[in-house]
Parts: sequence; structure tokens; C-alpha cells
Amino acid sequence: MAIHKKEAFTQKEQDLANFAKAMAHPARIAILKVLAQRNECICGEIVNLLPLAQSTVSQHLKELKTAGLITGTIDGPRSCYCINWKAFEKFNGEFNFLFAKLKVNNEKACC
Amino acid sequence: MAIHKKEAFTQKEQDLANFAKAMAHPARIAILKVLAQRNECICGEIVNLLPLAQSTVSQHLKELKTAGLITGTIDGPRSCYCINWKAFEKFNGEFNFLFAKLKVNNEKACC
DNA sequence: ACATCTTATCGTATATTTGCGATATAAGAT
DNA sequence: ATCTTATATCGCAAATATACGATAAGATGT
Repeated sequence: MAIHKKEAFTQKEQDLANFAKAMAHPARIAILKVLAQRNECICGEIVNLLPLAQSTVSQHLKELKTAGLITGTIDGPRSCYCINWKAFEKFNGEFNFLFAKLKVNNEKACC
Repeated sequence: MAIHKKEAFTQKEQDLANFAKAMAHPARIAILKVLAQRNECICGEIVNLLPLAQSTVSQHLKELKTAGLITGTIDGPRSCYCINWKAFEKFNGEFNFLFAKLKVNNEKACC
């Protein structure tokens, strides 16, 4: 029955939703914050900073990578992650586009 | 076993995650888009615009309302929804804070 | 070759989300 | 009072997400 009807929406709507979904967990927000603060690539250090098991963190990193919010390269025995700021720029722009519309209409809001 | 460990993160992280979560579905993005375009309050008209059943749309509206992204008031036999642009302002600011950090560190990104 | 260290993946249990039909609720119209 | 219209809620089925331990994979060091 009720799978996901995501296909029925526009690509932009899906893209925005996917971007939001990738950020829709405090652990992933925390990971992005760490990567933003230290701009040098971080690896399993994230595991020490989060109250989660290594496998769980790895899973969250994978999700962020799949969604395109971060990039990951293998550096010897360890992995190095960085934020894909280009993706953030893109989606920040789309969000702002939505917000801009809101601001314009703000005065006339009725409820 | 593995419920949600959301309590283990800061309030800000949770707030941002909840905001993102509310937007993490194309249907809800579409709803927000409609509400942004027509600034007059929309009710079940949204149902006609979306490829979803009335009950499903109602559920999405409820989620958006619970998350604080929209407001809803009862207007006679029908419901009237508007975007809570204040909430958007707040979270847009927090997102931009994150993005700003990114831009600063952009040059030194290593992967 | 072997041990070690780091990270990814698998398997699994549980919780949450998504979607719909059916039903309830509430206001207006007849 | 009853019917209609508009929304919300309930109950359910199926899909996803979350989390962990166990294990695999890959590189480095001895």
C-alpha cells in the first residue's frame, strides 16, 4: 500500500526534501557542526565527540555523503570527511528563495 | 534496543534537526511552497493540488503545525493555514550561521 | 606472516514515517 | 432535525530510520 509517493513531486521538491532529510537528525547536525568548525578533515575523531557507537556514526556519515552534504576520501587506514560547501550554497539559495517569498508576503499574512 | 538518542544532543541541534525533519518530505515542501505563493490562508485547496489523499495531506499539515512551521486557525467549517515566517526567520538565521562558517573555511578545505 | 588500528558493512531489533480508507467531528445549509 | 461539506483522527499495513554488536576489509607496523 502506502509506500512513498515521492515520485509524484517535482525534482526540486525532492531535492530540497532530501537535503532537509539529511539534516533531520541531531547527530548529523552535530557532525556537520564539527566539520564546519575544524575545516581540516576529520575522521573517526567524530566518534569520540558523539555519544554513539562507531558503527552508528559511520552510518550517519554515509547518509550525509550519499546526500552529497559531505565528501569523504580514504587517507591510509583512516577516512577523511569534509563538508561539500557547494551543495550547501545551492540549497541555501533555494531555502532563501522560499524565505524571500515569505518576507514579501509577511504583511498580508492572515493567521 | 536502539531507540533514539536525541536527548544526548544539545537543544539547538535538536531544534535544527526538527526543523529540517519537518521539511524532509516533498509533500511538505510543496505545501510550504503553496502557502508561500498565495499568502492568503489556504485550506483544503491544498488537497486538490497534491497527489495525496485528504487524510494524508491533513497529517502532513499537522506535522508542519506541530513543528511550528505553519499556523492553523479554524474558519467556520474549514481550516486556514499560514506559514509561521517567524520560525523560518529563526532557522534561516541558524542555517546561515552554519553556512557562513563554511564559506570562511572554504579555501582550506582538504577533500 | 601476524597483530593492530581504523573504518565500513552486515544482521537484527525496535521505533518512526508514510499512506490510505473509514469514521468522527463540526459548521453551514435546507 | 437532517443533509452536506470540510477537516481531523483512528486503525492498519508497509516502508524507513535508528542504533548496536559482530564482523569484514584495508592499511600500517613488527
